[in-house]
Amino acid sequence: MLTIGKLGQQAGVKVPTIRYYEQIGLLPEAERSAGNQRLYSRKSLERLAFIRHARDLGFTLEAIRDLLSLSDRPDQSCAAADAIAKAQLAEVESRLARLTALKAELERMVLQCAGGRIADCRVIEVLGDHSLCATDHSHPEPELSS
Amino acid sequence: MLTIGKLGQQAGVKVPTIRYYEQIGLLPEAERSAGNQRLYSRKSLERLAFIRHARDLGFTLEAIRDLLSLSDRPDQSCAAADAIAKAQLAEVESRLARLTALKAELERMVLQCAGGRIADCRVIEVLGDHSLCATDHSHPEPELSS
DNA sequence: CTTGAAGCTATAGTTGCTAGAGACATTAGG
DNA sequence: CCTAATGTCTCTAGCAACTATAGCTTCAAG
Ligand SMILES: [Zn+2]
Ligand SMILES: [Zn+2]
Ligand SMILES: [Zn+2]
Ligand SMILES: [Zn+2]
Repeated sequence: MLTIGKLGQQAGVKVPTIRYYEQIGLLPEAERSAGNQRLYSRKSLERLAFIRHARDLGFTLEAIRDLLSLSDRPDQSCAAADAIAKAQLAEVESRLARLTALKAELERMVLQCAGGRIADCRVIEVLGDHSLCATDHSHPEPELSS
Repeated sequence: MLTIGKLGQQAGVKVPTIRYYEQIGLLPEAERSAGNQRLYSRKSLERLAFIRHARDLGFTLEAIRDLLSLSDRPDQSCAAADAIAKAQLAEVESRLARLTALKAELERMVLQCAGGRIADCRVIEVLGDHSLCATDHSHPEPELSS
């Protein structure tokens, strides 16, 4: 059995984060020692490592909650899990597209500035006027699904 | 003079967001009409458009606060403004690198899954074991706003 | 047996908004 | 001029996913 500190070390997750995951029901309530300290099994470590890895891949806690409950039913079809992963891939691709446009625009700004006074600064000028931009990088509207 | 609603329309910023910007001191306190409603000048619109554009380019409100106060001193050197933009570019580049790795990993996961039971699902398997990953995507992501 | 690290709970703060309640102001139509 | 609809006001709370603080208790080493 592991203390919360050891568990955190082994999974690469900070101690308060583990308690937070328990609080929101992503991890089950831990066993307690005689002195009321949390104790974790090897299985808890696996579950936490799963969460950590999914977080590293950008999944939301809600998606992870679903993935965990799916992984608890090994005989069911994995279609739902695959759908979650595909949605995450789509999300990453759309962010990537947006960031690529941002990068181009920021590079242009930085390169065009000759480095004089604020009054002549291309950075300030472009920030004040999107029509000086080459790309469209406006915030995507929240999509209203029927 | 514009009401807050007109200002919001023209700048592409929602009304509560404008009030929020005022509250945190990013916009100065607005003039008020006889009936206590906020009134804005053409200058306010420029300032708000600046903020909006900088947000669209991913700058934090803190960075925007600095950029705004720089733009109020047109005779000073623009080095500080350029530095902020360069830092933002670096930030975007690092996110881009990370997201590119995530995309590759998610694509691998999704492609490798043959689509059977959860017990054999490659998505679930890889999420449980980072050593099955081809790339290193360790550090968490500072979620870019919507 | 003492001391310092590690653990406990509970609360509040972070970023950048967004949503709601309940009251007042303004405007267009009849 | 009255009314209904919209717009605006303040205030509060909520979202994600933690992180930090305060003030305790418990544990392990020396
Ligand atoms: Zn410059
Ligand atoms: Zn632009
Ligand atoms: Zn699968
Ligand atoms: Zn991995």
